[in-house]
Amino acid sequence: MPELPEVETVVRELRPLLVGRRIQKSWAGRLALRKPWRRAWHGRVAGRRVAGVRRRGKWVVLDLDDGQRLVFHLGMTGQLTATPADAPIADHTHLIFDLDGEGGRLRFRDVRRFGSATLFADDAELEAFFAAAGLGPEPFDLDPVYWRGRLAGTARNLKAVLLDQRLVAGVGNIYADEALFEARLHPTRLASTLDARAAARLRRAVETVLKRAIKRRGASIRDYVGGDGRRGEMQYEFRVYGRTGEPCPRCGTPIRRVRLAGRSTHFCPQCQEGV
DNA sequence: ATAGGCGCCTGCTGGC
DNA sequence: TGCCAGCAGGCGCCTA
Repeated sequence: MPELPEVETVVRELRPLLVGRRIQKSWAGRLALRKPWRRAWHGRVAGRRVAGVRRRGKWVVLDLDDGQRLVFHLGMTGQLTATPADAPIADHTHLIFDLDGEGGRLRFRDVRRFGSATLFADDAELEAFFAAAGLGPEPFDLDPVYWRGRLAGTARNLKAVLLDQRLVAGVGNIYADEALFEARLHPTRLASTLDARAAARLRRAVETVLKRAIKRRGASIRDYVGGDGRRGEMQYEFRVYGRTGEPCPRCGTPIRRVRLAGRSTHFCPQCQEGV
């Protein structure tokens, strides 16, 4: 589900609702998330104020006023919303944080439980966690030399490279396909065969599709909702993702779907350059 | 070290 | 109507 545009939308919408609010009380459901939430963390967040809400790759980071970092990953079906305290608790809600004033409740809901909520003691601990994962740079203003070097230095195809969070953080299955279409590059093409121009084209295409999706507040295919619970609109603007058999918006050739890097991959066989 | 495959979960859809 | 296979936006672990 949530890739960078969706997570960015959650962050932008949660920020005005959460910043300055104090967490009064929190509780967890009985089913474990992929990385389990520890009971002791309830006591550590109680009474803390939210100082900031930001994104790193596909991670949502809440900066607490004592330096702790409350970090969420939405996995495939995660929803992180701030809604009124009296709103009903939906099924599959795994964590609830009561906020002071008119803050309502921050709720983490995740049907498939591939997501996680983790508390870090401070920023250094969080950064160490990202570093251990090898989390790559944000896709905006990617350094061209870095980008070309990483493409040249791998034996993998472009689809696999875009999905690798260590090369660039935040791109997932949908926006990998959309970016490759935008750049007119074939998903099976080996990254190392791109010349400087093509590498730059791909770099800019990634930015373009992500920014377009952020403007549309992300894509709600099934589960995704923004920080205020509203669905996104980007699903109506996909050029290739989920459009198998439909005409390519550029040349009319039917869009094809194949399995690549273990993921379903959509592309135009005519106007995306192979080899 | 790197690349590919599998499994984790639940729910929905389409074919029979 | 019921059943079952296949599929889904992510990632981490295992193996070769």
